[in-house]
Amino acid sequence: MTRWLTDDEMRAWLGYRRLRTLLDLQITRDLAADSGLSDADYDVLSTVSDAPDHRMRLGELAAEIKWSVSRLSHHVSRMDQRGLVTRDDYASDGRSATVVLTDEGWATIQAAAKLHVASVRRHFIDLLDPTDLAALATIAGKVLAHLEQVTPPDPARRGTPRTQRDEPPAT
Amino acid sequence: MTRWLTDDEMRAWLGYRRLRTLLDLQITRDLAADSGLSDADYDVLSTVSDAPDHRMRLGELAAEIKWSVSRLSHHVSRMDQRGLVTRDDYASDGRSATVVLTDEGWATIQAAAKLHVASVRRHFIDLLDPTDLAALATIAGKVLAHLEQVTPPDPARRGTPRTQRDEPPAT
DNA sequence: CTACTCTGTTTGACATGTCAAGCAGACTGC
DNA sequence: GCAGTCTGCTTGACATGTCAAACAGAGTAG
Repeated sequence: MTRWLTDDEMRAWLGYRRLRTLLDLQITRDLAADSGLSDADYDVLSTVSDAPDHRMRLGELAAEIKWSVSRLSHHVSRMDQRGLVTRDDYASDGRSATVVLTDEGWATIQAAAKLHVASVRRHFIDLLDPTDLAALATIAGKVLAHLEQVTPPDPARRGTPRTQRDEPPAT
Repeated sequence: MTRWLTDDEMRAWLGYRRLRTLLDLQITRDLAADSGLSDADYDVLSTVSDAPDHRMRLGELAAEIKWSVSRLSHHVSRMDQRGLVTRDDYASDGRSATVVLTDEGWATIQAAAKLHVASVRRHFIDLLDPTDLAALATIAGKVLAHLEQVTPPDPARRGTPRTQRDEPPAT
């Protein structure tokens, strides 16, 4: 009774899987070699650097990059040690913590970003023509429209078993 | 002098990133809830189950799924504890180890596969039309053709700093 | 105010991944 | 054969991620 994938579907799925695996490996490698940053570091730095004042509340940041708050807290501690970010209190709520880019963090992400775009172009974007890029955007749009409905269980319960089955209430 | 991404390129790239993040989260979640397996477990089990006799040499398996031999060795030990696979000697070479599916491992992957396809359909394949699937396969093809040249540095030196710059000798 | 509950974060114990070192079986030239 | 080297794998120490428990400030009812 299982609907297995057809050949075309399989090609698309395996292609995606393989792409994901190899592209990530390569980009991670470049990032480490070029800037001494891990993907995790890059995600944090680039996201915070986009925020006003280069500061963002910990919980917000975690939600944005889809990490558990706990993971982020640990990682921020390590990045703090390395001098890339600092923790700061959040004026209007004594519980809340804010992650702030240090000057070094800002300098680091600026330098890293240049090399990172180059890497992304080299291994991905520049290999595709405008049609491909448009198709990719379309695909992502369709899938994300679905996932963004399905995915967001209570953020506090990240990682809970059997999160939620989907299929909108349906007929 | 950096060529930043144009709006269209950015849409495609960010779309891919987001897709990757959310889709992986969702599929990992389903897999854990449905079958009690991690992505890592699934990769190992499904790959070995495709091999003749449900057995594969450790090094081969690692190369196939792009893991370091060390990571695989550790993980196989854990799966062994859980009764999903076993290690066996490889007759013609005393150094070599073979990973073999146990009956339980085989039963597990068979059951898991059904639910996994369903999950993949639900969150990905069934959301796309044939045009999308074809486009995706094309994109993957182009990028993989490039990456498969660039990527494979000496397998022994997995994780070495500054692996290899690419750009085929050019001009 | 004070007890309750709720919420944002931290922490510690444990699972998983990485890196470099260690080991034992193959191969090679002599 | 057998020293030297290579190869395939394992191991241990350390980095990173996960989960549940612990905290401390905020919000609420009496």
